[in-house]
Amino acid sequence: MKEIFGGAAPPAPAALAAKVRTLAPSMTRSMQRVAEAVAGDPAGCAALTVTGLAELTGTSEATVVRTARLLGYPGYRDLRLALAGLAAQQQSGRAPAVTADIAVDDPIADVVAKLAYDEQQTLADTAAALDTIQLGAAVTALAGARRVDVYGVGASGLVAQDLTQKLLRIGLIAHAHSDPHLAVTNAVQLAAKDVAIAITHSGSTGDVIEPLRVAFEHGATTIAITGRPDGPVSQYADHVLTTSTARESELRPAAMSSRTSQLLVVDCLFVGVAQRTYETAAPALSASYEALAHRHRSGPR
Amino acid sequence: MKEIFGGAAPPAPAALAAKVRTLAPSMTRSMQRVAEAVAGDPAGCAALTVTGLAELTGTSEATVVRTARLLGYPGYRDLRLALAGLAAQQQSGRAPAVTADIAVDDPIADVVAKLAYDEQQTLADTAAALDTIQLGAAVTALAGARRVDVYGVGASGLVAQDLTQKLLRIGLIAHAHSDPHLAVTNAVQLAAKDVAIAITHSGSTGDVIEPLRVAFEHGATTIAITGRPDGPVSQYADHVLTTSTARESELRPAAMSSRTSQLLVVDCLFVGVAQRTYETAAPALSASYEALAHRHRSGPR
DNA sequence: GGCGCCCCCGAAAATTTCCTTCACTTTGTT
DNA sequence: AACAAAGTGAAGGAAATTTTCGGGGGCGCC
Repeated sequence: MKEIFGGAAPPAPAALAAKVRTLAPSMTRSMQRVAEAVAGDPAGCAALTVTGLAELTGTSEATVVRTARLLGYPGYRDLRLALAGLAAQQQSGRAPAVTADIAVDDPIADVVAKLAYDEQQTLADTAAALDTIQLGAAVTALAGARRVDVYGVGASGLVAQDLTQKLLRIGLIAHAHSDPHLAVTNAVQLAAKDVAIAITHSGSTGDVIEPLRVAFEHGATTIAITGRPDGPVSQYADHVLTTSTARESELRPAAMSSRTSQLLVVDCLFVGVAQRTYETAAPALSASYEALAHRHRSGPR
Repeated sequence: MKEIFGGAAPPAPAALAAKVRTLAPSMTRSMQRVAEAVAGDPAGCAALTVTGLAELTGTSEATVVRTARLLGYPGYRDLRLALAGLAAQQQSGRAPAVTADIAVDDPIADVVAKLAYDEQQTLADTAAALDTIQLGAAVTALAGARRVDVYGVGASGLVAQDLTQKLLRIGLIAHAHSDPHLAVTNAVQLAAKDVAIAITHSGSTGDVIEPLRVAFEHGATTIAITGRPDGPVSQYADHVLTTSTARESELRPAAMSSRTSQLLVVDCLFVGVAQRTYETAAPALSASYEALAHRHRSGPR
């Protein structure tokens, strides 16, 4: 199994709440209690010692240290420092902005405001948590790829198509697959110079893991875009790009914010590749633009 | 040791440099060196232990602790926490340096920051510009629709599919069409209680205007989601929802921000409809969630 | 100019905090 | 129902922080 958390994982300064949400599902109950306390009251927790936080959460010191490790810090001491930083930011920076959940009887204007705010938050979290090392490696792989296959089903399938459309525009040979059977069939064709990308929020969608595994075993470079970097999909991924997880609710399915997050990652990949292959990408971009022009009616003005 | 400052001396959060200057005269030489290091590079010092800082300043641990005391903290530990906070503040302070356009030689980290910032901006613009009256009317039409057809080609086609997926989840009968011929063929079937939605950034994409026109003439309620509310598509739209247009550049095609904007509008429509039809939407949502559960491998943990 | 007092300073001990190991409990499995 | 695997906390060990204490060095006084 490959390294799940790419080599140098710099501790997140601001995007801690997001990281907690991302990793919470893979935590044990006790660790979740600690993570919750930490995310809920950074300032308060920063004032506590390991022992203090252990008592507050009704757990043991060992658990607190374990949680700190899981969040990417060498130990509790460093988590505490990050917490102090976060607290300072919240204090001085913009308001904590505790947006309420969307209610059934919210006026439509509130819905717009809340959704926009949430998606903005998701973008910020994603950008902060995105591992640029992994991203750079993924871009490099794509830039030199002979062929690119992208797997995604459901909402992630649309993201896969979006990426494919973009890559095609800059001259890469890319295909999106949402049919698991066809995906596997195609994955068999992949070899060393090819790239396979699996997009799954849960990190455990069998239908996209399977083709990725096949591609992986055939020697292709594999990339996973997932909200659960510790999920099964990462087993077969050379590079893992983590999307952030926003709190969801009944009226705001997880698919909504995960899609926003995934699209940002996809855009980053696209722009990164366009940069690397600028010589060929630029003309290809304008060519595709030209080609579309005549499909538009002689617009007004 | 005795109390230096009588009552409650609150540790300085941000105004540390000032405090150093104020107290510098009353410090001994060694302490000044420590204070100087601390004020000069908060982030760097926050990463050091007492011993480390003592070595850096060529002094002893005891002196470091004494300095921390003089600055108003119970000990070095707390000074260090304050330092971490200060560093975080400084860090976030110089954030808005990413507003420039994306250049070919931008490091990948800048690309991420710029893209995220831009999309956030697009969301804010869209939310601000969205006409809630029109949105409300569109929601009402959708909530009572017998059948919904959504037209979109290219990048907008994916948005159309996204909307369709969502509406299906809450029990509506929705179809996305990106084939212009089939779209028209289907549009002919629409009648009074039906809704047709055209998604086009340019507002002048013939392939989606045509089916919308047909639907309009057959008495269906028509909705246009477009970045050009004055474009041809609006002729045949009962309700026009405007998406915002962000500046684009060579490496950042218009499709990118228009997509973000369109998706926000689509999400608003979805949540709005879900609210109106909560009685049926809620069970449908959980049902579709349940149905997917078994498609996921028994994740880790 | 020498002497002695007082304050500054750092080495090392004492203490607190943090981390690791290990054994016990719980949970899920066959 | 027994086994295996993972989760959890207690206790011991390591590392940090704080305190203590004695050795210089400056400054005034004689």
